[in-house]
Amino acid sequence: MDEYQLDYFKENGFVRKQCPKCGKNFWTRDAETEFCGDPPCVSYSFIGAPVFKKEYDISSMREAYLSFFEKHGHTRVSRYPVIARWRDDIYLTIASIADFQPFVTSGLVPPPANPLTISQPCIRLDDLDAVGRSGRHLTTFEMMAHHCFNKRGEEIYWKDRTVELCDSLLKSLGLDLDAVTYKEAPWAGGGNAGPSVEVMVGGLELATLVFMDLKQTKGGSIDIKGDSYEKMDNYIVDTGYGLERFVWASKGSPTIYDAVFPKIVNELMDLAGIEHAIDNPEYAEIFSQNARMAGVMDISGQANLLQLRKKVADSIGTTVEKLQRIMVPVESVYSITDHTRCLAFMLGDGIIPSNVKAGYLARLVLRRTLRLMKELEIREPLIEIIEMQIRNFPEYPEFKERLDTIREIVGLEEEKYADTIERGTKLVRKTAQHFKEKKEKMPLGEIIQLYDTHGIPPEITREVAKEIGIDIELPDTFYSLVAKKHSKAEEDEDKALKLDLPQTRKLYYEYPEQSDFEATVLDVIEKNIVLDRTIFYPEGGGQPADHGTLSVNDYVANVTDVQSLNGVIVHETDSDFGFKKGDTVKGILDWERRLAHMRHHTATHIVNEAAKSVLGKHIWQTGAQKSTDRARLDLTHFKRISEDEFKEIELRANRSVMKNLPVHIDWMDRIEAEKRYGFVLYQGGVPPGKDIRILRVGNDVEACGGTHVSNTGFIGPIKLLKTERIQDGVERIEFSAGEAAIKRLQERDDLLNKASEALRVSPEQLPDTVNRFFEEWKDFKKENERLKAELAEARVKAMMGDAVDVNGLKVLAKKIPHADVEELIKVATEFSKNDDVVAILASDKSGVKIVVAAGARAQKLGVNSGAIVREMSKLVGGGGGGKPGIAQGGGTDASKIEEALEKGVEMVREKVG
RNA sequence: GGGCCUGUAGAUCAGGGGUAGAUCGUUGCGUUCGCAACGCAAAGGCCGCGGGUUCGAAUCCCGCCGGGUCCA
Repeated sequence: MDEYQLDYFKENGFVRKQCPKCGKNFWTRDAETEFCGDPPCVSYSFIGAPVFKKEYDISSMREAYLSFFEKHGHTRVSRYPVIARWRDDIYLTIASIADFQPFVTSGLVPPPANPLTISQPCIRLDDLDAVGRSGRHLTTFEMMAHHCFNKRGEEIYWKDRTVELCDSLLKSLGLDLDAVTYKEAPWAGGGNAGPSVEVMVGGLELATLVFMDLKQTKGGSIDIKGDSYEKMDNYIVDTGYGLERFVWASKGSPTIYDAVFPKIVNELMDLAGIEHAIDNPEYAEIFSQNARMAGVMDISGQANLLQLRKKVADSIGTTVEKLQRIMVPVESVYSITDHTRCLAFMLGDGIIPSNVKAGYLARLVLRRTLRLMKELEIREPLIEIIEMQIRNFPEYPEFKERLDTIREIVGLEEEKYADTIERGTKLVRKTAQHFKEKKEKMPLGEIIQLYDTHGIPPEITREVAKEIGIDIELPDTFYSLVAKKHSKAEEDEDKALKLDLPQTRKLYYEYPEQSDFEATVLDVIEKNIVLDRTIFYPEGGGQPADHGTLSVNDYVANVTDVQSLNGVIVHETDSDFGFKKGDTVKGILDWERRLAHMRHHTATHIVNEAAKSVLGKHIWQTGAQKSTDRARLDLTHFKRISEDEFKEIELRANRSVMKNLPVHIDWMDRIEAEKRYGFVLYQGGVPPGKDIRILRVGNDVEACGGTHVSNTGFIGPIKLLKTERIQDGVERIEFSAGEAAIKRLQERDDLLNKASEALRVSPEQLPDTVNRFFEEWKDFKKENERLKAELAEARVKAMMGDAVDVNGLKVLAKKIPHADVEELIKVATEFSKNDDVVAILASDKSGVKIVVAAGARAQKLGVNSGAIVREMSKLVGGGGGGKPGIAQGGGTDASKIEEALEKGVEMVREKVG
């Protein structure tokens, strides 16, 4: 391909070669180089043989990189959070380019600087299993990068300059440039594609230089792996230099972990009581060998791991078992080191552990870390290690600010995990015992169930079951089996109708206080009307659409819904009148509805701000919905909001109202706004477009497209109604504002008044009185129970004489008026304590109730209470059943009671007589 | 966002249309110089809430509330 025939290569004595192993092309200065430089074609040669002229640590390498590019015309940009707040398609920041997607890369929004350089912390959890084991995998890494956003006709630099910069950077670090190969590796991903070169040194991929200039397009002329692409107008230099790998290459340590965080690895080794393995040359060689071999293979999954172990064991002349004994604890230490760094970033950037979304990922890492710590018998609290990491990052002072919150979160998470494990262990014991008694194997379904519904990892199930004495085999594919159980949600089809109409002028922004307007009809699609301008707010940002009327002369149609389709606003009406293109219509808003929405919307911002000030900086809005009579606001928080906090939020929100703060609205350049206010702007979601609407009320600043009152005083009272935990880690606050709030308060008063009237006490006395009533009610119930038992005894004595003799059995058939089932049962049971008595009782309470009880001897003779009751009940139009000793039944026809009793006696006679 | 599990005595749980149970804990009595242990006995339940089905619901169905958990 011509894509790679760079002038720079030609002018600097590079030769293009084809790797005899993988067949890929690569460029090198050294004509002797045979292979492409990429594992598995070659293996690591830098371990024990550092490639730069001196050793760097994380911060000195980062600084060397950024200042190099600064010197070469790039502007240094601060890092973005690891939680991708500005995007709704990914949770975590996975690459430096992710910072600039989608609006900068699409060309809609200019970059914060151009060209720019950045060192962006990224988190990828895809290879979690390999972390610690492969010697090179990390969940968290910094992607150093320089980006250049070009437009046709406005090119800043492209491929040649990019490779040149890479070369000179490497040279400035003291690399012998003969040692580097640029491997051709076309790149595609996320709807974009382009040529790319991988920068290989010593068998390690230090960087990737991507030249993104294609976008996936239907019917595009360029075909890559079956998808068609087209050239973009804007084309982007997207580089990624692995900071940790550079550090590793500069030190040549056995593993990346030893290179990047030697201090923490050492401290953890101490805590775990493990010998400082890497100081021991013999051990260092094992880990070097392991990293070299892992470098050339995929080690995901048990089978692959075992294969690696075997290779390493063979190469140093030992057994797999011995090797495992040495390596596993050290690998765990590496993992913990990596994971706690990951947690420092996640929690430091404000992720709240939860069972959904990014919070779930945080919990996953956290629990994995706790498990590893337990295995190593590290008793130090997790937070201590995370704090160690935070102290180790003086370049991220923002983490220290949040330390108190982080401490509380980690503490709570540790407790939760301990609870889960404890509950889990009990459950597993029980389940295992069950199968042991049945002398069966524990079925796989059961183990999946334990994991799926109770969160008990299969490893723990196996361990606990072993104690009970049951062996369990776990398939390698366990986790994919679980995944299979959960079907995927179908994606809705995109059926947005395309309108070839100009953007509607948004009068609701220009005249927020106005409730009527005139406009021209641009199009009519059935009952949907498009105007050139409108004052009707379309549904969006959690605010419902405006209602009102549209009229032409005398004809009036109701507007029932308003939607915005890419800026074209469509009014859905109930009209059967033919609105025509060109008509001038008069629109009138249902102002009460709109006003209620405005109040609730501005109130939402105020409550959000109040919640943040009461609960802490980690509070982040995850959703909100307004209506005319209430609004709700979902916030990330790691525990339930207490009653006191609830009241305090309410109080502070109302104080903001009483201050009558002005509501400022400005349209701002997106990048400018992000720079000034940060990503807190995107509480309510990420709006599209170059310019965004910024709303400021008090200390709250958000990008918001909603309609608002001009001063907080217009909101009126804000009444918090309740909090709810909609998900672990997400609290929902419901409230009403303005007139709706007053209505709520009145409704509550009504409830209180009704309740106190019913009890004839004042509302103040209500709690005490209700309490007393409830206690008394319980006492009476018990009393009643006791009296019934006494009464039953008395009745038995009184009625014994009425029994008829049936072949030696005493059969008593009697109607006891008004008795309820319980009474009947008590009496019947009392009778049947006599072995030879059969009691057949009935009452006429709410229809017919029947109870039959038979003494022990009667039962032996074949009297079956259940059968008798069944037959009797049929007669009275119902059903019944029970055990031979006692049975209940009933029906609806009270006039047949005598008949039923006779039937009962007859049945006994049939059996015995 | 999509599932699944779960709510019974102070605690841990069993039962799963037909008189609400076990163990521990509590209280009393016995035994003891006293304690522990043991023996006997008792107290302690809106079976989460509201509807429905049924002669009858802790149990089945629906809704709500609370707790847990998995997947994306």
